[in-house]
Amino acid sequence: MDGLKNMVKERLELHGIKPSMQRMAVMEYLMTHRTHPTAEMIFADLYPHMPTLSKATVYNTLNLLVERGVVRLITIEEKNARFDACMDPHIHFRCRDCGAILDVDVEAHWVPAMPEGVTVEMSETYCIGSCAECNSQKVN
Amino acid sequence: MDGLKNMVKERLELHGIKPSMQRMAVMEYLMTHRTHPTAEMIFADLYPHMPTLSKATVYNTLNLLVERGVVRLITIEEKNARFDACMDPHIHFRCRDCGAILDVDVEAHWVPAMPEGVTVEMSETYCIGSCAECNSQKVN
DNA sequence: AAACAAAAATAGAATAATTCTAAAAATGGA
DNA sequence: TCCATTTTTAGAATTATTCTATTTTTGTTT
Repeated sequence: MDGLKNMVKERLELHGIKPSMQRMAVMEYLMTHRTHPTAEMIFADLYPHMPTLSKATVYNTLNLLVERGVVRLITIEEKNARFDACMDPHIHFRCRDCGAILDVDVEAHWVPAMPEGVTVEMSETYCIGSCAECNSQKVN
Repeated sequence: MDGLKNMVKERLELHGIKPSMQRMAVMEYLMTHRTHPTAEMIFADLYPHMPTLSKATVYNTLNLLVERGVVRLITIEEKNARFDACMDPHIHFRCRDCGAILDVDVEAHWVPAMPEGVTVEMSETYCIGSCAECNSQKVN
């Protein structure tokens, strides 16, 4: 019936995470919202539908998901951690003017040559500048 | 006489920053400590030699330096902002085991093709994994 | 040198994201 | 049903950073 919920469940189980209601809700949120939300945003949006949800659970779940490699932790902003369920190769761009965080697709992520003995588990590239919309408002 | 202090002063003035004692101290610290320190570390190390130094001044100075493009803000760690006075192209590697943050030299930094209209001011690449030393302790 | 304005530094309070703690609830056998 | 384990929960605690209001420093004009 509900294919999405099944995908969510499978994705959790595939990584050895027991699919509780709360974990499914957080995971489903991330899979359906490609907005790189903060923990706070996720909590604020889920809370009305799950009045017993605790902020600690959202943090616990996100930490677990990141640990198990189910979602990406994005540290492009100094203040807030942001999360991304899309694991396809892409990088993140932050607009200094409007604050938006955009995905930029790349064929494969760049991993520079590392010194002998170093092993790389993951790598992230962050670009910062001005988005097309903000740029267009600057010209006259 | 003291070539270092002159270099520090010049580098600040070049970016339109008035070289006060405190700013010089922070800038010199960053130029002589390639450890990607946190604001806290800088304060802790400078304080014994400058007992009137305030933590707010360290934060103010670091923010100013980053704004003016004199130093790099590194967000490779979730908790603490880290700072780097080296502006030559290089990327950062964090060891998940020992926490060290290492520089990795690259010829030029990768900036992926951006969507039409987007302008990029800066980009950072972070790699996370295990450093050579930690890896060597794992094998048996 | 005195007076003044502007810039910078300071101490400590305030803020806010995240983690911790201890208790309650849910889950899954035996 | 009983029990052990896992998960969730609320709120307190922690902590990096920013804010506020005051003081100090700096530079300029007389």
